[in-house]
Amino acid sequence: MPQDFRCDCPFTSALDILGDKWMLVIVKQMLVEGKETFKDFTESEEAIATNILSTKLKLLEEVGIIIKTKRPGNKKTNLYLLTDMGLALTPILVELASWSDSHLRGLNPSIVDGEAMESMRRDKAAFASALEQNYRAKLASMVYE
Amino acid sequence: MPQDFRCDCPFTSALDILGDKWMLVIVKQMLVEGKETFKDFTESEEAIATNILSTKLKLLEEVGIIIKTKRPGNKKTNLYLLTDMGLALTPILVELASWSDSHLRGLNPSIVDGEAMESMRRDKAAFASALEQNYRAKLASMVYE
DNA sequence: TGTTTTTACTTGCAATTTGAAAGTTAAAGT
DNA sequence: ACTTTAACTTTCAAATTGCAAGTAAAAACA
Repeated sequence: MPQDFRCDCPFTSALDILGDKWMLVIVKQMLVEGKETFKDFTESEEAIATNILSTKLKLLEEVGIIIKTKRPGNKKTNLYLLTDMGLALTPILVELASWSDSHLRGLNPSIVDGEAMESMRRDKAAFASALEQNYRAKLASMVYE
Repeated sequence: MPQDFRCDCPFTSALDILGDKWMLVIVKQMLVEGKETFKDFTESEEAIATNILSTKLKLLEEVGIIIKTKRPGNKKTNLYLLTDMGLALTPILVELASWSDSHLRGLNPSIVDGEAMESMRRDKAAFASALEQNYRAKLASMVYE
């Protein structure tokens, strides 16, 4: 069901999957904000509509960027977790944030600028690596809860 | 006219501008394929419709990613060129292509894999830098033609 | 110089996507 | 049992995308 690809270009093919307003925002919410459940996503600052959220979560799962699972002993709440394929999007997200930091403040003066942004500016690769490690640590800890 | 921003998040703000099927594809065509004119873009492999192309070029210009100019002595053909803000998108494009290379071949087996891809795999930063330098060299040479 | 071609669009309209709001179902909590 | 919560689905309006055709001005050609 992942839609067709426009051509054989690696840039364009990535955008065939990720090129919309929501796919990478959902990944960011998982990676950076620790969101896991349908409810978590609906409560985000970006205010995604539930029908869109449902559609995009399905697509992310079909592509292999996330997996849908449940906490043991809970039959109600779905957990959405990043796969390796999803975690591999971290450098893209960091480059997007870095570009915003350098070039979008004129258009959107409200863009945040705290400790995290400073650390990103200091060392992008380390920042991306820390985000990924942090998420992997959380995944590892979940197994034993 | 650049549309509103959803919130103060730097990731999301970048996607408010770049998060669609065409904005980064057009930038890629300029940076990687050397496309400059309206005609060039319409002849691309991705086959963008002329009304969409027109709209997106306008938006890219309003945001400051490209500038619209003309060759001296030619009143007909518009030239679209990347600004510094636009060239700063290079690392994002390279990360997108790199992700496709590693994770999208299963879904799109037709993704190309030539000398350029190998050089990208060898050193992403150098690859991005070379793309950017190459484009800047072209810009510099244009002034004297 | 007049005609044709090229370039860069715009317009009209259908199809798809997005989005707000309300409704549904099953599990959990009380 | 009754209420609440989580995760959707449905409906329908609005916005966006995309194809096809048309237009206007510059440039090339005869």
